[in-house]
Amino acid sequence: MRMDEREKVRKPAGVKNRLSASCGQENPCKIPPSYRISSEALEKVKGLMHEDVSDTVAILKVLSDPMRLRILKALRIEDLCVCVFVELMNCEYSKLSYHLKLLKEAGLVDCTKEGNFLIYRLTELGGKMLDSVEKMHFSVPSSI
Amino acid sequence: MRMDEREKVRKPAGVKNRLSASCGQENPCKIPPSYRISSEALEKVKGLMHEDVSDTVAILKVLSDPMRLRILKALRIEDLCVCVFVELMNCEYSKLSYHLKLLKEAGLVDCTKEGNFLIYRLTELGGKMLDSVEKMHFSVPSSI
DNA sequence: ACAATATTTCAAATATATTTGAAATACTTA
DNA sequence: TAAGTATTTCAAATATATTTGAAATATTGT
Repeated sequence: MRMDEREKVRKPAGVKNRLSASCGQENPCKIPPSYRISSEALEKVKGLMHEDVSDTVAILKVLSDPMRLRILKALRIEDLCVCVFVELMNCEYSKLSYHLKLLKEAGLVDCTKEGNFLIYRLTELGGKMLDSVEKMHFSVPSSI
Repeated sequence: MRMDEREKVRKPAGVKNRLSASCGQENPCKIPPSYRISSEALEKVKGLMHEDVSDTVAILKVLSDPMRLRILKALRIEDLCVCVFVELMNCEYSKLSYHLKLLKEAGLVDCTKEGNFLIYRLTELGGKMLDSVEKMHFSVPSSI
């Protein structure tokens, strides 16, 4: 299956910028004909490229911050008001507000007002995401 | 267990900036005494705050990019040379190089030279991380 | 050796994310 | 009603990440 059809469709020498049927693009194909790849694989990969990953990326982005990750972990222990984070993270309200907003917009936490306090809690999604993250076994090779 | 000891340690009125034993910080505690939280919960949360999450964050950061995610997905189908990405993602070499470098530094991919081609492959870690990401069920509430 | 090619590297330009501090909001207590 | 408090919001400052294009590198075929 490693042998492909790409060579077959090569245009006669001297025709620069030829179309490549295997790429299926209008523009000149940038994959050199000497690179062997099955058209099956190429098609599969091409399919992937149009897949929408924006939701995935959006949530991963929100998760990839130390402060936000700690907030989520803390909320798994107990619903907490902002003031607790302000104290324990040594952090201004405005900074926390910013991070809490991102978590909330991503649907990972929500909050209710109790008197002057705003109590944040983990949503179901938030809990699941945190679990997933912790199930990943992270071992970065060197220091990156 | 919701009743806490925080009230007990309140200093006499008029003493501003008192230490709060429940916070255990040297500085004045920012958690208002009217906010009720068990000292057990507070201790647990405080413990979390010192936990190191940098490896987790480092890998999540690398994963949270559409291009890098697509590269990983593609490499699960087959080892691929850079030229394939250049073609299918409509992207300059230098840009791809940048993203591939991040993936490599994170240990998610590696590569070997074959002639003039650089063939990238998913590492074991890369495969696991991709699996984990895909097992998360992402549903961002609104558009974030 | 030479020219062509596939790729990386680097620095500058751009874009995005985060922090900061001041002002606004909304609730509570006096 | 006024004053205090917990929190958010906003805009400016800063920091970080990404893109871009030109030049460097390494390999190949001639």
